[in-house]
Amino acid sequence: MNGKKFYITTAIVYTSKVPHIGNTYEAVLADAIARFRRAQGFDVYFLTGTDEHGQKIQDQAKAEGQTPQAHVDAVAGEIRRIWDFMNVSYDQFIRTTNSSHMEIVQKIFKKLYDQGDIYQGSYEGYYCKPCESFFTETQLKDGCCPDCGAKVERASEEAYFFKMSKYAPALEQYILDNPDFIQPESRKNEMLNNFIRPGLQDLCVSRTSFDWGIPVSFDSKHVIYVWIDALSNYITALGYDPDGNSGELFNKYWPANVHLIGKDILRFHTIYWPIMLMALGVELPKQVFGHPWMLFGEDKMSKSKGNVVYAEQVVKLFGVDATRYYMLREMPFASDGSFTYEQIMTRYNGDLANILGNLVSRTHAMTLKYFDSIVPAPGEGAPLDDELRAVAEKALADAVEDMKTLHVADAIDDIWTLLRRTNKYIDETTPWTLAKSEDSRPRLATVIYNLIESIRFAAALLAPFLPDTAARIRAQYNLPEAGIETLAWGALEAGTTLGTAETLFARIDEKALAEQVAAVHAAENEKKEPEKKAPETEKPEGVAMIDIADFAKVSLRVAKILACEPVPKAKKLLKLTLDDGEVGRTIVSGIAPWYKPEDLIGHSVIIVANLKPAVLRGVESQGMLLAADAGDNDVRVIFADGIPAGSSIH
RNA sequence: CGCGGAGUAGAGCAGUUGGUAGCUCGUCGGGCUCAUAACCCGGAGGUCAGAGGUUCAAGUCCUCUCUCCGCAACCA
Repeated sequence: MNGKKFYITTAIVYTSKVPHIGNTYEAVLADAIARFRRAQGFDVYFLTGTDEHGQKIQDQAKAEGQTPQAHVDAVAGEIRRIWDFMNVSYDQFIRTTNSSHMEIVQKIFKKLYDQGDIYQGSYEGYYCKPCESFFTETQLKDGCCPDCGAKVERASEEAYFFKMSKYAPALEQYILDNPDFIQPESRKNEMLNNFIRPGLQDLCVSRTSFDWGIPVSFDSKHVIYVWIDALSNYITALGYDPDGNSGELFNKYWPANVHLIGKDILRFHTIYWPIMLMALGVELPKQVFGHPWMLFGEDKMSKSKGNVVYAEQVVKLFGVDATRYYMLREMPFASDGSFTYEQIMTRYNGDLANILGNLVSRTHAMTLKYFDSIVPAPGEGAPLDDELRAVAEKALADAVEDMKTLHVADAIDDIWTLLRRTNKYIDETTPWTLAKSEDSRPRLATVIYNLIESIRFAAALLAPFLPDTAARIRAQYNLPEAGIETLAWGALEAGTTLGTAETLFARIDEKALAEQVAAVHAAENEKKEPEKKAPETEKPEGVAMIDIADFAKVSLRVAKILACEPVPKAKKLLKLTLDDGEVGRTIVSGIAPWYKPEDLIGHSVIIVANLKPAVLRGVESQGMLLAADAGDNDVRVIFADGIPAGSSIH
């Protein structure tokens, strides 16, 4: 123990659905970092958990015919089971429905209110249930939620707001003074330029539209909205107390060394969360790392695309450690990675079976054959031995260095450099030749000793990433558990007897795998189908009936496109000059991704002639043209060629 | 000109302060037999997106252009 503490957290998982492999990745990544720090002698505290409040959960529980509590108990249990299953070594699994968490959050809210950082106001706009977000009229997409496409409702509610702008200058200063605070670096400018510098909006921190949440202690109509509730978990878990009686854990571990989160919620963690802490007078976390996403092939995983992969499906085929290995080794540091079965197959056979597994196996076999499974004492060293030792020590140093900056994939690569070099060492020293003559016995002993020593090094370095595999290697070689900080070449004890040989990773046949993949997916999908359906069907897709009088209010008319040009500084907009049979008009339409100006000029279209004009990107649009949403990002303009301009439509 | 990132062998990526372009996979050829048809060596394959500039020297610095991505804006 070197007396240094290390507090790491993951984002808490929303308990609306079972996490897919991309979500699981975050937990495994945090686990690898936590284990590595522990092996280095840090006093580590690793927090993960679930975010269990909100309207979406309330609605979903209702749809399932159970209480919200029963719903979140089930999902949280499932998430925790997966984490355990993946060998995630968290110290605490916090749930935002824990009474201790809820009490502290109420106190935090009250304190912020009492000191004037939170005030009462009202919120007006369009509300999207699934996203639990308000949108202004201009944010809507075809009258629907711009994020998820669901129908929105006009709503207004009394709400509490957090005065964000007050702390913006201090936050900007903190970000500039602490260059490592936001990682990867590219995100830092994004936050500063897009949000902080243009001016922060006050944040709405309460809701009255649902009640599955933590009540505001002094105003029971209100429930504390996600930000204060969820983000606070990082300190409530440690027993923070706004009244100044924080617990031992808090005093010991806060501030967090790393908040590991998905890149999508970086904004909340690098702006709202630090500001909350400043308001509370609490020290800010040292680093927020927004890790990239794991995509399926080229696509983002999503249920609607039907390409969701669950960690357990992969584990069924490759095992826990191979799945961990793949996630940790294949994901780049700053850009999105992709999951494909071909890739994991290549990694499995190439890295795990051939390079690692085979090395462990052949060395074990030689020790058995030449020394009756007893670790021989080394003799005099040769240049080749020194070289191997140097590579081992460099792998250790490099891995430590890479892990400092959370370059996990690179750290793993460092270990494989050692493994490759060790395989090469066997070819260079040819133990089977040495074994032929009694004269070269001492040399053979040295070679075997060095091989086992190299494997011992690798096993120690591997342990944070592949804990189970490392343990199996130690068992086969009868090695004690070793830390990383204390790892020293030559500390391997001679004279001990090896354990039983065991295949670490059996090679997988490509064809057989393809069949298994299909089988696992079929089974999973069948199992998941019924429960998956329930929450999705709750959204009514229909539009209310209107009578003929309503329709008569809409003036539809044919117009001919005379000219068309892109709107400057707008990606999606085209400016159309139309002959509508009268004075002519200009319409701006968001069809640039699908149509070029020359595709449209000369054609006739149907327009809504009496729509209130609006200014889009500085250009006034006097109406809209009709286009069909042909699904899956395909928009088609409805042409009315041949019909005279100005004809009205009923 | 809204902010930022990226364009390097068939694929996926490294290339720190400018000094012979590298790694893994794949491919072709060879070696070895301790081992999981594994392991080791070698070859082929790159005008480092394009154009200009600074320099004795540019993947690396400067300017411009093109393409892709993230965020923001935007879809009457």
